[in-house]
Amino acid sequence: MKKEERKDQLLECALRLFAERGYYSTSVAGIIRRAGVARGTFYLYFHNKRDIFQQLLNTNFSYIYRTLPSLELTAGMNEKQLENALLHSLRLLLSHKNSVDFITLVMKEAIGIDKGFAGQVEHFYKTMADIFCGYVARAQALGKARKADPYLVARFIVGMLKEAIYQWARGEITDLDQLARTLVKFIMFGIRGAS
Amino acid sequence: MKKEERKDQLLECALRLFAERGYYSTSVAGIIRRAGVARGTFYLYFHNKRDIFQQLLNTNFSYIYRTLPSLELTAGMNEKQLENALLHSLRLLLSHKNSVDFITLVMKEAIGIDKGFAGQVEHFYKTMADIFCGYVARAQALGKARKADPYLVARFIVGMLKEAIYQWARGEITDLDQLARTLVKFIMFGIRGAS
Amino acid sequence: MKKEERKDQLLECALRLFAERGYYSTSVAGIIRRAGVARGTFYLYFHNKRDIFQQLLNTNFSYIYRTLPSLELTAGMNEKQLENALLHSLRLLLSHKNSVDFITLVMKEAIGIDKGFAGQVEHFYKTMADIFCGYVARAQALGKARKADPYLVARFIVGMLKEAIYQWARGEITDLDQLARTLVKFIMFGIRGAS
Amino acid sequence: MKKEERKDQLLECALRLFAERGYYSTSVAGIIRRAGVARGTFYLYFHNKRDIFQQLLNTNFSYIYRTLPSLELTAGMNEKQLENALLHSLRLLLSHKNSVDFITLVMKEAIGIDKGFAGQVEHFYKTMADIFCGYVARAQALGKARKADPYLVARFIVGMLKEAIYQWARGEITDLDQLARTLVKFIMFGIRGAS
DNA sequence: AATGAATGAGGATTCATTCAT
DNA sequence: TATGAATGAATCCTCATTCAT
Repeated sequence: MKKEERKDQLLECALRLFAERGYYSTSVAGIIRRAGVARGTFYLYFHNKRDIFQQLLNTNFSYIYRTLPSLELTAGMNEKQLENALLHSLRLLLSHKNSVDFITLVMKEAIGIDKGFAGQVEHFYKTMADIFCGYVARAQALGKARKADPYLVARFIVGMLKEAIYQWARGEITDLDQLARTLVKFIMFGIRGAS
Repeated sequence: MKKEERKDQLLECALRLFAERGYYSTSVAGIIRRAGVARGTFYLYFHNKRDIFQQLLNTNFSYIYRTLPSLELTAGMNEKQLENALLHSLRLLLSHKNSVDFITLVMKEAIGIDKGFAGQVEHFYKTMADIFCGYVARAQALGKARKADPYLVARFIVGMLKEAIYQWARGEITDLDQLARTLVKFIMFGIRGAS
Repeated sequence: MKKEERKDQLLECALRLFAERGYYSTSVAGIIRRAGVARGTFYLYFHNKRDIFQQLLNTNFSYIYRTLPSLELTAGMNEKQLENALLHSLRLLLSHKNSVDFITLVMKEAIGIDKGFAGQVEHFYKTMADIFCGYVARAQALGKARKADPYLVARFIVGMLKEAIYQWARGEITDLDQLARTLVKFIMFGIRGAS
Repeated sequence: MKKEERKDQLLECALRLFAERGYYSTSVAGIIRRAGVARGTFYLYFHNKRDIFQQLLNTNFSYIYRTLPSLELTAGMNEKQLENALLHSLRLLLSHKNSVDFITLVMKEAIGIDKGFAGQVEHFYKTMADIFCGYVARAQALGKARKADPYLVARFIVGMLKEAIYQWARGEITDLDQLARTLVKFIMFGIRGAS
């Protein structure tokens, strides 16, 4: 087996276990058992347990960061356009198991492990909030949104998204289209205010 | 020191540490060091580490459950009333350090530890969601809210609240009044839709 | 068993093993087996394997450093006095098993383990050399010793002592009196030169 | 690369590392990294780590044993002749880096590794001691040396030599001529006694 | 009601060695 | 003749838990 394949295999096994049981309840023993390799093989690819977790964060976050620009929110967008943009991003994000595992992992665990990891997670949420903050602020400037602290509102949106995605990952929500539609409507009205 | 006092002291120390570092990074050694008692004393009051965590969940959740009824949301409430009700509940919740620690703890950790704990946390959020769901449904029945899956909307609200509280616990938000006002407005418009 | 006793017991077992097999071939498992205690007990008293070794160095070196002043070498001493002084110090040093083990350990191992340890050992030898250097220099000043680099000569003396003690520790030499007598004579003549 | 070249290269790299860090702190990984060959290549030339160490001992000791006869000590030698003989041998021994590395290695490590290795090292020192012992005994027979246990004296000489060489290897001594001169004088007077 | 020395299962990590290519 | 991925035994270390005092 080629080096990269084996590494990817280990990363995938680790991601699944981390997402299932959390960081501390996942042992290196568990990871190698699932991957069907020997103890030493693990350390051929990763310095230690922390390292494989870090690499998972890096890989997945950088993937998300790279796909994020597709979520270009223009203040002039109408409801339908916004819905499509959001739906597109959600689909991209939730389309394969690894991403969902990663999100589950980040949501339930990464913060609690370590100040370093927590920082990276917080940074991600902040980036998201900044994107929405910019959108809201622009909309306000155009008179299309009512007055309100745009960053606070952005955080609300992040909170809603987190919850939505988490419910989706737990299988409580199955209809992505309906989710996106309802969410966008809620946000639009929430931002725009009474007309 | 009386039995109850000692136990409360241990619970408090544990809560603080759990909230600061998470379940696994908190050791019994750490708890007793902070409490200034001997190793054996800990096991005089708790069966094991899991037990003290469980008792923290019990105590704090039951406190919250008890105070929740004060958040009676009547469909007929106007914006100001809703805002007051929410502000009152938030104040109750965030007024002392222990509660905030508990929330931090629950948000960052409890889910990742154990299926059993996760269940309790989910149950709490579900209860919250149910309250909001009922409110939204009633408002819809009265024609005061636009059409939308009320449970989904309720989940959005829970997500916003979680995020808001989490930011407050992290010290990112300081003005509780403004928070409550902005949140209620956002929810109201989000629910009600364009008039 | 009291804390100090247990610690001393562990130190003694470790010293014996280190002296017998060297640092790396001695495992914590070996130490606790010999001491008849559990794995965790070891770590109750020492941070790690390096720590117990360090403590052995500290304890024993400081003992030697404390007893060293008894080796007061006056330039005016005659042969018999010098012999007595040396014999006294050697007796003090070689009188109980622990000291001998320690010396064996230091001679065969400490240098090879670690730069840090090596430094401490070198420092000890340097201290010894300095003592002899002072003696030789004083003797030269009094015209009782021939011209020669005193520090080099001191190093020779240290070398002879090391070899003598090492042979004694290996059981090749048994008569301490004869050893001291022969050594002192050799040194005296070596220093003094032909008359 | 030819078989012998590769092997010599590996031996040299290993020698350097063993001398620098000792047997246990030198890993096969380190040796092959320094030699720039693959893992498997190492085992093409040596059965195992112990084997390369053993071969280093063999090669170097046999070299020393071969050159030792040049150190023919005749009882009738005068001071100058003895000095020259010693200087010649020391020069031969310390003239190239490999020898010095080997000596450093033997002095700081070989004893602590393994009974088998220790035996070989002891044997070497014993051989040296025997040479000096013979010289002293012959000198005594000729009435040119005072009475003293010749083997004990020989050990002293070995001790002085070890110390001298070790200091030289550490760079503390730089003038080989002065060293030889001082050493021979010390020995001569030490042996001969007052006349 | 309190202590703290002792325990040992559990998990992480290292590294010499093998073997298919 | 050379490679380097894979192995797993050996070892270190942690920490929740027990129990005699």
